[in-house]
Amino acid sequence: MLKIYNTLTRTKEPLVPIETGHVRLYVCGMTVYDLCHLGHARVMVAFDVVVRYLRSRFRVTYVRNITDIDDKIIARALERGEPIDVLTRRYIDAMHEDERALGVPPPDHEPRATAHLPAIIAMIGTLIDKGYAYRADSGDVYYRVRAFAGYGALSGKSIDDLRAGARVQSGEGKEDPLDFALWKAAKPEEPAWSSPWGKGRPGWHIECSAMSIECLGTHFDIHGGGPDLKFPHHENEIAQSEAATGERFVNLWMHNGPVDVDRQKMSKSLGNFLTIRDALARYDAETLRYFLLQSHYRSPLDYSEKALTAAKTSLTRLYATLEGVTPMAGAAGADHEQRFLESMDDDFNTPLALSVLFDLAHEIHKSGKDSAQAAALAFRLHRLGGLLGLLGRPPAAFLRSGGAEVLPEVEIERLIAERDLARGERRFADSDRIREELGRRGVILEDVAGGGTRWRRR
RNA sequence: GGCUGGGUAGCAGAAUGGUUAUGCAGCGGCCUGCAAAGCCGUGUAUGCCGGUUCGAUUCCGGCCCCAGCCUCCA
Repeated sequence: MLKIYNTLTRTKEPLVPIETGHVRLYVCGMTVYDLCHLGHARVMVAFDVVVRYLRSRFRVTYVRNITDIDDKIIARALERGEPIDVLTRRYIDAMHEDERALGVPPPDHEPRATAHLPAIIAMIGTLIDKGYAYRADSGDVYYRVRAFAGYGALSGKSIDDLRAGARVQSGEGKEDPLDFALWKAAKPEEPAWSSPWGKGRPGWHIECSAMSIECLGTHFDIHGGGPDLKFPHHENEIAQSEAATGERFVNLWMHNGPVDVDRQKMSKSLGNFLTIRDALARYDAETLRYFLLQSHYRSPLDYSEKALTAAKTSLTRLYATLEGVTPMAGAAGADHEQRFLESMDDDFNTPLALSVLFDLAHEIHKSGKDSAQAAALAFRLHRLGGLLGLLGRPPAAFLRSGGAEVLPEVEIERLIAERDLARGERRFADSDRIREELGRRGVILEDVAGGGTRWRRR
């Protein structure tokens, strides 16, 4: 039985799909005004693993939205003197490239705010009709927070505490400083859509309520996102959605942990963020994925060169184990598979699941790579790794990739042949000189017991 | 200040009321012409103070420290 930690109840709960056999999942995606950073990579990869695992036993509908209209986008477009749609198009494309590079398949639906204005406007209308929202003289429409009884349940905040907080500012025309915008009246040069309340654009939170409901229905299984979305974004989504529909909105709320740099959250406002591209220029995408999965998805994760290098070494062990084995389905390793699945069933405990992969690797080495036992274990290792989006390449493709200096393969092969000749004639000084030369150029040699030499890049 | 979550060996990182995490690094051995890889063996830990218990790293209370949120942020 798969259990998932629910932010709302702060306990692990069994996943029981509302519709038998079908899990509906919505994740808050990117606001496209800049390149994606490692925090975004964590959301992509964490939920990719969630979805891969869910798909192994349910039908899944996975929705991840794109916010393509908002204050920051407008500001950035103005700053660059560029039309908004050109700017957002460019960053959407960049995001898709990053996603592909990370080996994350696209979600089933990727709704964009600007393509869902009718649904957004309709929902705001409903909220006004039901007394949960009001139009201020400025033309802005606000959500009346105190009208929603459950406000603060997700983030553990009380309206009184929030009100006492010094940092909440009151906006023009708000009844209460905590009220938040559903619709923002357009200023002269801003993009605007017509609405019953005048020209304007949607507030940030309402788009996710409207789009998730449009794509998945008024009540669905899982809603996820980054750690800083819990409040106010998701809190506001609950308030909007449940007030509008009168139904429970979401059963399970999932939030991944932050990516830190130097023990501090990587964020745009702090300016300490590293883009996915920055990281991929230095490390293999699968190494980055391994690094992300080495910690539990809810824990904070500290990015460092050291950690990434260690991740590469670990992944190398797994791939090196698979090299030279022909995987073949068999009985061996059923217990390992069982442990792997139990780990994943416990709120996607990927660090524990990975440890099972290493146990499997150990067994493969022990049983001898050419044994039937090893073939069966390798088959499981490969398949279970696949559930995490790992070990999908031919081992040599991983082991021989990268390296600071790219010595052509033919040259490497030539030197190895030369060395083999020297070894055959027991001219060890010569053969060692070649090995050292290759070593200096980032190539590590491994003589295989029955003859022949394997190589990989450092 | 309020609300969450956390403090585990050299590092990373799981788990657990009494018994091996795992990976990297270290040490000894085997294997190898020598290496590399692998195998065998091995050391190092549960922030502090109380309480519950036959027994607590694990449960409870207090304290200290860290991170996140409370403002746009994944």
